Amino acid sequence: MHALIDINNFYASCERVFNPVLRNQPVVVLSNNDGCIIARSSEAKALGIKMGAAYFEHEKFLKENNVAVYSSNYPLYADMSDRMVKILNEITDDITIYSIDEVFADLSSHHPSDLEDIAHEIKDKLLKYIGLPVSVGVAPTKTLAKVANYYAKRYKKFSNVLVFKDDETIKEALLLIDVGEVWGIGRQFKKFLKGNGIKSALDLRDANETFIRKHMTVTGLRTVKELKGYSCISVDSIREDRKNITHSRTFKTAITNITELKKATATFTVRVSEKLRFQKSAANIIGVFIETSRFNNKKYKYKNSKVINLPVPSDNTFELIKYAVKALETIYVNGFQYKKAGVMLFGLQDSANMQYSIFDTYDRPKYKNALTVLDKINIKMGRDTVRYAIQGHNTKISIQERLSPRYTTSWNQIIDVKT
DNA sequence: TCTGGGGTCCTAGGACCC
DNA sequence: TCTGGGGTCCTAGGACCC
Repeated sequence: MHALIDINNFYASCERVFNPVLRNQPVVVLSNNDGCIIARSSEAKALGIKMGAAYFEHEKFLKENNVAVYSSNYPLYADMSDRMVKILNEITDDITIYSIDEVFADLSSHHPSDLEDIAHEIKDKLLKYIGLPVSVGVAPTKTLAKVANYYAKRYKKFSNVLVFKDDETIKEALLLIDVGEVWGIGRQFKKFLKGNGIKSALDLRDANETFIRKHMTVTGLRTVKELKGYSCISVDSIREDRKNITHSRTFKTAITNITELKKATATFTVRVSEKLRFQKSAANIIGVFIETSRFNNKKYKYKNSKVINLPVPSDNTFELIKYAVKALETIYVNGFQYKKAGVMLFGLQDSANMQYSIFDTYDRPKYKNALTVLDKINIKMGRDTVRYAIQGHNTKISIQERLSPRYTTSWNQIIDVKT
């Protein structure tokens, strides 16, 4: 049996833990640049505020309804997530950290008659120890555990815990849930399935497997199998090493010249390199992208990206910045209002076993020592204490005007935030 | 004026190999 | 008139997740 433990309205709940005044007040949390609403307390949801809504369009409404508004405070959320994981590890082994606010636990080693008690223990301890409200769904597969969690969270009578014990309960639950709510069914497939008469999760479970395989690939077929009770989806923990690393930002004010764009690109490269060294990997490929606002008229729209294969896999910020700037220069076109840019690393491999080139002109051991020192200083003294000249001095790219304090961490933990 | 960020997996099709 | 068979690797694009 699998359990899905999911913190209710995670970001909003985190803000509440340290600010009890908010307990009975609607709360929303904004995306980077205070752009969109990305988390809502249940009271905020009840007011009809939609996920992903633009903040500037709702600012007045939020004020009128006494909604507390926060910029996203990732160091705080990441730390609360860590605490949740620690508590869960004490209750049960074999957990997989699926996202910042969701954990799967394999409860196969527990006796079936104990599952309900364990689920309640998880819920009670997380609330008591770290003040976070969670929902727990337990079922024979992860996909069904998601369904159980869906009901646990939404219907008061379950008090946030639901264990699927028999096939009849599962059948009823699947009948009453829209196919689009099933884990793995997104907007496109929902539309496709409904167009073919598959409306509920039960319809999907009982759909023709050849048909599903043909139109939804093996991924869709796995979902069907999981709904039938055959466990066949495995998930990697987000604590595993990443296969790609990206850092990108939307600019509050558009950038219109390459000098400023170079500064931003360099800073993004610094960020991805830090993450790269943190997981002890090296990259084979670096990519840069730039784009104008996606809300612009077609006429004023431009987006482009360039990837460069590195001669030797690298985790060296000095070197990576050079390639990033080179890539930027090949795609930059004068005359556009750039609203977003980013740097990506691909082809990551273990930096301990790197294959060097005999034509390599870089003194890698020397750089390695320098970077180790730089990382140490910046971890100890704060991000960008020592920076690269090309970054310039205004490295504050995004704006967060409504940030709560980092109640539980110092800035030196920023570097390993994964969301 | 203003609209987030970071990931994964799968497939089809092309290039190339013998 | 007729034109093999089997494989790998890479990439772009599309779907999904939080």
